[in-house]
Amino acid sequence: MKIMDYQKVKAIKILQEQEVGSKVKVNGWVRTKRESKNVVFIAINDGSIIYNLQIVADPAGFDENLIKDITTGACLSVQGEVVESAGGGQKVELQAEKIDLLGKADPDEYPLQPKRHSLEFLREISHLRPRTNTFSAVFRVRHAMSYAVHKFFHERGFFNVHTPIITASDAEGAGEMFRVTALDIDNPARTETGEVDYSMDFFERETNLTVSGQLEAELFALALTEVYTFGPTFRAENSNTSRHLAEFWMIEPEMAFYDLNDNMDLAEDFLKYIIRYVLEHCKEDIEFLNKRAIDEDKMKKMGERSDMTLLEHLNFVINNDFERITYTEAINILRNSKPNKKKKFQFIIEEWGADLQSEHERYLVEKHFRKPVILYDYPKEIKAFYMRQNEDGKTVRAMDILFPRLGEIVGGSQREERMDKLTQRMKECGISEEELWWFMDTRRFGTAPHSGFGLGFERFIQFVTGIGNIRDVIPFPRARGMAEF
RNA sequence: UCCUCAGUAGCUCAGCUGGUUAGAGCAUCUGACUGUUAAUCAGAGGGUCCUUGGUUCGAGUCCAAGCUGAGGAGCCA
Repeated sequence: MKIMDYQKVKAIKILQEQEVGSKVKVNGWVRTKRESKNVVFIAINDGSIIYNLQIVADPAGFDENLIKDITTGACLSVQGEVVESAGGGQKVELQAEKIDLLGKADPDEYPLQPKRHSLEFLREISHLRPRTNTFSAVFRVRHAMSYAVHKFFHERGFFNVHTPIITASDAEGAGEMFRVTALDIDNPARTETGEVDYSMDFFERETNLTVSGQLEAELFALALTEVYTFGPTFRAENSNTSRHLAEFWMIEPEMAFYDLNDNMDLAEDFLKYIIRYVLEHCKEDIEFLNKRAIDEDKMKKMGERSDMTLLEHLNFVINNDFERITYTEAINILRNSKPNKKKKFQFIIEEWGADLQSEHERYLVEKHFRKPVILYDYPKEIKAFYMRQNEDGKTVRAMDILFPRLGEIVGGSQREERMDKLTQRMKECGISEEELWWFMDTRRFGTAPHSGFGLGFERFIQFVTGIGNIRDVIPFPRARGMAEF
């Protein structure tokens, strides 16, 4: 069978293995075409690698109209022989013997041009942006990170738990929720007093999209010892920033027999492991993104430029121990800091107990320590009810990991496993014990010290790729007024 | 949600204290040339100056409201 001579391969195989003489068939999308009397060069990309594969065609051997229709964005299937390149830009190229035009792209209408586009513009055409260098690189890195997350936990004996996406509890109070209902929204069932009657709804109670899988993960940690969740999370907050989404992916490990120090060790190892994995397996993409970030930086004003490149940042994180300090120590540093004394902070730190603002976190990370910082032992008043109380009666075993540019990337704690302390704290916070009876049962039966943390996957991707806006590291961003694609 | 800034060609942007026919680079098209690399050179086409209202003899430019986008804040991951 003659057709078998041409093995269907992806561009990455040709460019990496460079087997000159092999007969192959490659499918991909045209990035640019350069034409002359004697030779046509077509750069095609199939997303398998950041580099384009150069197709060389003798115009005499092909229909003139076919060559004409090969424009930026068109899809081609090309059969030919891998040959050494006579040009300087690449080692090998594909000498075309047969070209099939699978899909045209009218150059007057196709919005992507062989030039640099702004991320804001590309966001308006999210359905086409994966065909750009930047986005294909980001999403290959996203995949690698996703894979590395599972690999990291699997290698350590953790089990992945698929916690529910529809939940009935809003106990954690982690922000506004999206209601899930099958009621007729124009004419819902009502009680005698006129309120919406959720007992007539699909689940016979009020339900929402999950804001965290933590409570459910705790149940599994107290059975399988070390578990993690990695799934979508939904918050209906009206927050409009470059680091918030209404739908994002969160990684939440939960471990029995871990105290706060074990928890911090795990989080630090985890972050470093993922970054190392990306540096090792996405070399070309990171190099591309690094160059991109440098170019981007040059456009900025002098004072706003970064003093470290993306690659330097990544290496800096994996080569340094994170600074671990208590909330109390942080307050002392901030109180005596120059911006605080000179009243440069918008919020001046005066006394213990104040919640830290973004400007304070950035000062600690970017100016004072100049590396990732883990803050722990926060005042109980500014943290959630489930965090383990310290002996001082004032603080809880909470920890936040702060990264440059992003601020908080990880939030975690040792959980309160003592029934009496937990119920006392729930009363203070106005959390219903009855509703969380199943959660309380884990403290009632065979309770154990345990810890966990949550990590926003997209924020981590932002850090690793150097992309400034979180909407550009998720395929189809969901945010206030944004659900087009 | 609050504060600040922006919206002019397909894209990125210039357009001064209001003044006659609105500009550039890139992209597109046509031609030339070339083993080219986001090729190069020459030419052409391409505009509801975000919308509505107002001020004025005259508005891309000034004022008001709205819409859209970005940056920052809050909330957080």
